[in-house]
Parts: sequence; structure tokens; C-alpha cells
Amino acid sequence: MQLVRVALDVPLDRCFDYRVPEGVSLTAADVGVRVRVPFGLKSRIGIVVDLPAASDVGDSQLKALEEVLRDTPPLPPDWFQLCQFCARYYQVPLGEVMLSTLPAGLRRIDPPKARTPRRTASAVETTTPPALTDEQAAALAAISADPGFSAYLLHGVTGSGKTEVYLRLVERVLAAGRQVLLMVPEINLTPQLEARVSARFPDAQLVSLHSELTEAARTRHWRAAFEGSARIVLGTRLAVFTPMPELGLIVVDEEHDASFKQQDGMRYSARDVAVFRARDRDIPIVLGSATPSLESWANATDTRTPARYRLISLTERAVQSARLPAVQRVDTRLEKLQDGLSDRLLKAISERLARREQSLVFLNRRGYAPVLTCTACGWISHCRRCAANLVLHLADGRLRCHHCGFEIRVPKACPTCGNQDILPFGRGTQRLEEVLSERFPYARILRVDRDSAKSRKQWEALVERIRGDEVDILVGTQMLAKGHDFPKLTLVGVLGADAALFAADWRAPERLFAQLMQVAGRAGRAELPGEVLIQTQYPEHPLYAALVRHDYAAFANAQLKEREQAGFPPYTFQAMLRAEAPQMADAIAYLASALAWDGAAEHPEVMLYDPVPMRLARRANMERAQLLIESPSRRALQVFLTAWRDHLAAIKAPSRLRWHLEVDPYEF
DNA sequence: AGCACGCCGACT
DNA sequence: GTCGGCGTGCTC
Ligand SMILES: [Zn+2]
Ligand SMILES: [Zn+2]
Repeated sequence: MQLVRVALDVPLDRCFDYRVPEGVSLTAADVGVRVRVPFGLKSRIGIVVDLPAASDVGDSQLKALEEVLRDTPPLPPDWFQLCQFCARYYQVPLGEVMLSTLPAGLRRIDPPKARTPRRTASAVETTTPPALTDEQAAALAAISADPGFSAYLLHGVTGSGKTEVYLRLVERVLAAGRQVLLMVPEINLTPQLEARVSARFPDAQLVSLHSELTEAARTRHWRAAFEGSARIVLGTRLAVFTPMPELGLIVVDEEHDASFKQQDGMRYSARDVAVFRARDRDIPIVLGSATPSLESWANATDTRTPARYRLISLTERAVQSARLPAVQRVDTRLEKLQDGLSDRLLKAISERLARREQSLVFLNRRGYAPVLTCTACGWISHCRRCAANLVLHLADGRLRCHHCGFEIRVPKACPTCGNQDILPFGRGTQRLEEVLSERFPYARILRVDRDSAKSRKQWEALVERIRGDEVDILVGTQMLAKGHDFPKLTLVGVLGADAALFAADWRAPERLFAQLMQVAGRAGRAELPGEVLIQTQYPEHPLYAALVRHDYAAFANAQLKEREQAGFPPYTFQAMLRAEAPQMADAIAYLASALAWDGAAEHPEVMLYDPVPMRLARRANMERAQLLIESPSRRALQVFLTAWRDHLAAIKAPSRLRWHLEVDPYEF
């Protein structure tokens, strides 16, 4: 009797053995094949991970597999390595990793029939490569000197020509008959890079992979990569799991971006997974950014430890028209503000209007106002399901919770006392848009945030309008900061940045600096110099001082010093155990039981903190708490977590309680 | 995680 | 009398 061991998408840390039915025979080459198996009362798709000679389960309990699915070749050994690494490192069952990273069409029993893709006979306009600067040439030479594993941190400001370096590397790798994986943080950024890459390599098939693709398209693209017909895969974080038999290079663009971190299910960092993959495949990986994550910066520059990444800096402008903007601080303690806007910023906007140039006012808070209040009784718009306020969205007349999606119509009077005088408190992009249209009644104003650009299509339409010079003043959130070049934009005003300086989240300054560098990069070029005005009450703050000098390294080194003194990552390794339940007491009790584990004594290098309610203590009617785990050794942390997991699973808790572990947590 | 089985409160 | 609440246990 032949047996197979199958990984299934169930939150159980083990695989399941099945009999191979009469007339079917599997060989070692079939490890990695997908199978349909009976599980409980239903059927599921699983992946064959082994052909064991015997099972721990008695013969009578073994069921026979139902079908061997041969619509794709067996998943390859290096893909197994990748999944096994994630299972170990992120403390997730192997089956969950394997199945959840597969396109839905390949993990479902009844995938909808794939329609033949419409032929998009896009007559790609080919481009010829520009000449490289000396720096770019040196970067290219350094990275392509060794076809084996090396991680390169490519640090270069806007206009320094990182993308051109990627393209030259891609060219060489394609010429060597290998495939390339290009990763970008957001779906919004795929079309423009896709256009640029296709134009350069019209003969190499490129496929995109991101969550907005239909199930059928995603499956098709995934297959093309796996079968090798696609030579270039361009995608968001989920693309890192695409099997690519001839992979020769990985590029992670904007490597610092938080979007590479998955925030639900298996909470992996696609950038870190990509580095593992490159090492495992023995190929180079390039991490590019104008503002690298502090983890990467430390990996590349800390001289006390052997460098894990090789730093390559692009300091010259390679794009002829590129020119860094003049960044200035507007001291809002001295200037009186009108609706949150300083005279200086208003005047700068007027000048741009007169010169028919574009301005951008950056405010990272969508909606009209963060809260609605009653002046008579003190009522405030509170979400009934979360420990958070409902945000006023005047554009569609609703109060909306940004955490759970709950929404109601804006009341005409106070719900508790009937007072008609209820007022918005604070400012979001919608209100800013309104204020600006009062000040500049003849200006064409466009708001760009997640509410006005819900999909990639809507976003592209807005970008068209901006580039088509149909807009004078842009109001927007960080959506606007990423990626796009707007040639007529010469002014960026920044509002409300100070909040991040003193936020409880110790990563806030790092994010703020990256965001401001990025948004500042939107302003100006050689023929139309740019200006950035940052409204702040703390103009002497070192973060702004570094920003004015465009000095990422100074900022990063200072931050790293602070992190080291405070004992924060990357100088320590962390994991977070979170629990949520209808009652906070249950969540805390679960974490307390987790903490009370005798086995912890055998892990002296691991430090456990007391359970505490999360900052957003209730979300969608679930009360949330967390427990921080810390160790100076990544290895010790992983060993501890692996041992701890059995104890965690055995803790008795109310059925409505949910818990999860996050390794290298990003949010606190 | 699902999903079934199973044993006690308030409905027709 | 039963509908359904969720506690408990299992999945090869
Ligand atoms: Zn009131
Ligand atoms: Zn809510």
C-alpha cells in the first residue's frame, strides 16, 4: 500500500497521510503535486510533501486520496524550501504557507473555468537605453560582477537613476537566459514600471502579479512564470512566492515600504522572504530606496558586524531634468494660520497659480474632519464597535470608522441632546480641499486619497488629469507621494507632520522621514525648480534639519543610535503574541496563561513582557491585547517560539477568542 | 479554523 | 415539546 503525506490549509501544525488508490502510482518526482483529498466530511486541495513508507496513523484510519491534479507540474524543491523557511520563521503551519500563497484558482476544488484571455496586442513602443553616469556604471559593474548570492542596498535619491540600473541588470540576466522577479510595494506602481520594462524588453514576456488581478488572470500569470514562458515577473508582495525555475535576479524597489509587510494571515515581510530566496537560489538581490529601512541601512553600514548587505550609493542626478527641491520650514508658532494654512504657504500657492504651475498640499489624513462634536453636551462621534472616532466624510454625508468600516449618515442634530450645533473638529483632506477652494475660487483643485482613488483605474484617471495639466492645486495623502512624476509640480506644502515626531509608535519618525523625502521628490526639476514648505512647531527638530539637507544618512545614523540606546530593533529581535475576544479580560487571561509557561525557563535569552491592551483596544467588537517577546538573538527567539507554540495551542479559552503570533512586528 | 455532536434555557 | 446557544473534540 502506497502512502502520501499531504500539506493542507488548516491551522494545524502537521501534515495528513493518505492511501494512494489502486491503479495510481506516484514516484519521488511527484512530490509537490497537488491532490484532492477527503478531509472531515468535505474535500480539500493539498500538496504532496512526502511519500512515507509508513504512517503514524493506523491503516484503518487512512483514507484514500481522491484525485491527483496534473494541470500544473509538481511544485519544485526550491519553492518547498521557501515555504518551509516561512513556516519555521513566521511560525505558521506548512500547509497554510503553501496553500495560501498559491493563486486561488489552484487551491479551490471548483475553480471557475478560465476564459481565454483577450489578446492585448499592445504595440509597445521600444525605447533605447540612455547613457549611464559613472556612478550607475559602477553600480551595474559591482552588482553584476558576481552571479551568486549577494544582497545589495541601492541607495539613491529621486532622479539618481535607480530604475535604469535595474533595467541594465535585467538586460544582462535575460541575456543569460534567466528570469527576473521585480517587486514593487503597491499595485498603483505596477503599470508605469510595467510600461517602462516592456518598452525596454519587447521580446521578453512580462507578467504582473498582484491582488487586483482576477482569479483567472492571476492563475494564468503564475503558470507562465512557473512554466518559464514569462521571463519577467512584476508584482507586489505576493509575487515573492511565484515558482520561477530559472530565477536569476530579484529586485525589490522602495524596499523600505510598509506595504511589503503582510498585515493579516501569515504576517511575512516580502522583502525579507525575497532575501532568503535569493540566498537559497544563490542569486543576487537588489534592494532599492531613497530612504532605506533602518534595518537594511544597519545591515549595510554597521561596521561592528560583517556587512549583510553591500551598500551602493547613487549621489549624482542621472535624469537630466532632475533637481532636488529647496526644503524649508515654516514656523507655525510665529506665523498665524488661516484654516491651518500659513501665509507663506498661501502666498507660495498664489505664485504658482500666477505662473501656471502646480502645487501639492500634503496632509496624511483623509476625510473632512477626524471627529464630529456637540458643543452643548460634549458628545463626540464614536464608533460603537471600536475604541475609535467616526471620521466625518462630508463628501458623501457619512460618519465612517476607518478601522472597521462601520458608517452612518451624518446626524442633523446631536444624538444625545438634540442640539443642532454639531461641529467638525480637526482637519482632513476633504476640508482642506474646501478651504483651498474658498481661498482660490478660480483654481482647479483635485483631491487624491483612498476615497477619491479607490482602484488602480481611478488612480490612473486622476494621474492623467494631473499630467494633462487639468489641475492647479492637488490635495492629498501619501498616495500622491509615491512614484509618479508630475512635470509642472513645483510646490509641495506639508501639513500636520509634527504628530509623527512624538507618536507612541517608535517607527513613526522613520516613516515620516521617508514620506517627506518621497513627497518632496515630487517637486521641481531643472527648468522649474521646486520648493517644499513644511509647516511645523518644531523647526529645530533634527528630523527636519536632515530633511532640509536631503541628508538621509545623517537621519538614519541618528535614529539607529537612538534605537540602540533604547534597545529597539534592529538591535533586538521581537515577536508579538496578540489575542482578541469580546471581553478584554479573556484576551488578557489568554496572554497571562501564555506567559505562565514553565518551559520559558529553558530560554534565558528570551524576554517576555506583561500583556497589555493594544493601542486600538477594541476593533469590530473585539477587545485586543498583546504580549511582546524579545531576544538579542534571532535564532533564540525562533527556537523559543517554536517550543512555545504547542503551549499556546493547548491553552483553554472561550471559543470566540482569536490569537496569532507576529514575528518582526511592524505595528504596536 | 471549520464542523459536528451534545446538553440546558425560552419560545410556539 | 423543539430551536439554538456555544463548550468540546476531531480532522489522515
Ligand atoms: Zn449634544
Ligand atoms: Zn469601528
